Amino acid sequence: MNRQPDKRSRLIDAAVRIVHEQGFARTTLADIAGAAEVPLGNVYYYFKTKDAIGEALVAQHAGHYATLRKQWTQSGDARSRLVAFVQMTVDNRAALARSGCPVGTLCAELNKVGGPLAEQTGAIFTELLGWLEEQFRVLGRDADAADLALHLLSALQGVSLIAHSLGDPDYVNRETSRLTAWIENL
Amino acid sequence: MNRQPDKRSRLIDAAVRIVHEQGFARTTLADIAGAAEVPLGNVYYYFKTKDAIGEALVAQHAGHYATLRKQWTQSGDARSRLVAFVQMTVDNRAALARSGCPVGTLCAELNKVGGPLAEQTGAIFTELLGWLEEQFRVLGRDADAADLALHLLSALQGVSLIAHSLGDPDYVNRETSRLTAWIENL
DNA sequence: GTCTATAAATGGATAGAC
DNA sequence: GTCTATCCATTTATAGAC
Repeated sequence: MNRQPDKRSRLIDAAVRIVHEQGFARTTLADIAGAAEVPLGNVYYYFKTKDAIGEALVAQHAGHYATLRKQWTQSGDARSRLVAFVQMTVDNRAALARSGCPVGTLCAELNKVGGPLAEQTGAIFTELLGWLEEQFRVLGRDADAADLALHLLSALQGVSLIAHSLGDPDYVNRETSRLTAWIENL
Repeated sequence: MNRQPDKRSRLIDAAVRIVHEQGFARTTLADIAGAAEVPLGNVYYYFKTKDAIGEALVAQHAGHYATLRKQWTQSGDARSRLVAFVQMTVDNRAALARSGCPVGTLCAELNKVGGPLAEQTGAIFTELLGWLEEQFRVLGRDADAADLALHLLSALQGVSLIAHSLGDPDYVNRETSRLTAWIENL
């Protein structure tokens, strides 16, 4: 891990980017190797199989969201944290309309076949739901915190899917306006 | 169309079913041929390419939802039509948790590569949004009918994705309860 | 119209030189 | 650790007999 941080990281970053754009199955090892500027045969020194790249890619996403949650948790009150979470979707609307949510589309694809990789990706949602529930609980909604968390994540994932399907980031603007107002009035 | 309704229909039905379970890219022509009990080589008599099967499959879905909308439109008031729409999701929760929404997952997959097939699938959402908007307009929500339609479809697509990702139909129950109550109180 | 056999291409994975 | 060459399985698509 310390010996070759450069090439391995480059491969993972390339995988995250290209898999987001093309999906996991359509992305070839040659695509990833090419984007990372690593010869194809050398990829197998860092990752035994394509699935191993998938695991590293999912771990990268999981770590990214864990970092974001930590940052949000350290600043502001629960309400502003939830607003910040919604705002992230607004900020990403162009990429969402182009390629969908990186986690959502990956979950949808991987769960069609199953396996450990699919479960690891789904776990990102579980962690996120837990964090959201915590925030709603802080707001005094102990009774229905889990349901409110599910509602918020559903709406954001759903509008990401629709914006992606129709190639229009404006759907994200419209639905997130509603959600932000909803949070402010809770 | 009248000469061979049987084999052609069998192939489309098999494609709808298996593509829902496995996704389009992972589904081979051999899978479809096998499920429809048609020899592989014979598939090409009915469909020139794999994409042609994709188009037939998408047209099947589009027709299915058009039929449902027609039935709903003919019975009850706007409010009960919207409730019926949500109820369809509840009724399908087991399949949704197993393989996701047939249209939503197909949209997500096909829009990663683009092309006419992706747009045809997205059009199903456009038609659905239009119908939902109409119902909200009948309920007197002229000003924000389109936003309400987007909110409802987003929430349903989102919870389908989450239930699929986590393999648990109960998420569908929880979110649809909220949505039904929301419609009743509009 | 039906079906077998196979062509052509793709892509994951490995061997082995350096 | 690095990289070229290549194996091998899979899958789309076609040729051509019946």
